[in-house]
Amino acid sequence: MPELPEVETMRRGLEPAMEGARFTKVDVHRGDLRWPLAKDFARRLEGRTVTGLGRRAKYLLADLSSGDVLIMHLGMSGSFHVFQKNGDHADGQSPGNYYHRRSQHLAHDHVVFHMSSGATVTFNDPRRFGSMKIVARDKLDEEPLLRRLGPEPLGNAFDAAMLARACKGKKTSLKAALSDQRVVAGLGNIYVCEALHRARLSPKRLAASIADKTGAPNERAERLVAGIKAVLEDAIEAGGSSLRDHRRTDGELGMFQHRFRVYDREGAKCPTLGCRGTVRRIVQNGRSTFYCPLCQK
DNA sequence: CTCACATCCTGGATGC
DNA sequence: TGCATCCAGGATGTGA
Repeated sequence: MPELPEVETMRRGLEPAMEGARFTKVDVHRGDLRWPLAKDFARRLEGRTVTGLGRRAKYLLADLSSGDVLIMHLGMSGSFHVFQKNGDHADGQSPGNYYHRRSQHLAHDHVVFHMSSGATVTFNDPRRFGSMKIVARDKLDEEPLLRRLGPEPLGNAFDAAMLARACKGKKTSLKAALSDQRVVAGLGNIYVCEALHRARLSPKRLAASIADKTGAPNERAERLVAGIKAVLEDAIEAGGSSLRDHRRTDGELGMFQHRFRVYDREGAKCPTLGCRGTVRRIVQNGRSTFYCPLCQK
């Protein structure tokens, strides 16, 4: 489930293969992703150079020499893999020969970028919840996919005051509020659970309770912002999380899943120092929530 | 406007 | 062993 740390890990893996390189050929094997790729999708990429590869929330943004931006989203099961022409990986490693042994064209490799760097970049997405879209750079501010996104959680602008203001008067749970990309952009089910545990806040707590009536932050808002930033930084440093067969662009596994404190750990002892609680699983808004009822209040 | 819930999709896990 | 059913969840659309 690619959330911000997994998308950022992807971005860093793609950068050496794509930045400064030209699309020599783009193959669309299946264009019916979350929404259909535009008919001129390949034509608008071929011959263009990637001048920069950025990220906004869970979106990857490739700046093109044409003045367009290629917007990419991994959805639930999307991933990018980088192959070098000679069959080696960009970093010269061969992680368990995992990808070397794979056939050239795997099932669910829906889009393939052939780059002038010699790299082949494949977009693989079994469930096809991911998608891509090309828009003009000077229209990016009006782009519906990006326009309503909240602040970047690792940016300086994201602080307790900002989060409290966004949660002011919200009758919904903290869990639901943090999952809302308009409140803060980039968290998903896993990191919301992990951030709430670090902040020792119950996922069931009313979102409005991190602010006073005027929308000013209280101590809970401070703890929550610290928890969000810390878990995202730790996860990025660990190369993201690998659940099921999700891997990094070089085929290596992220390591953060081994450091989950509550996610998918129902019945385990709460890892909070001195806490004697047990991790519980509940369902909120149709999604699993994992938390410790003892230390998360 | 806010909030809860259904929907899209597939592979893997589980149940009988 | 096979076959049916459930479950995972990001973003969006619908309806209360």
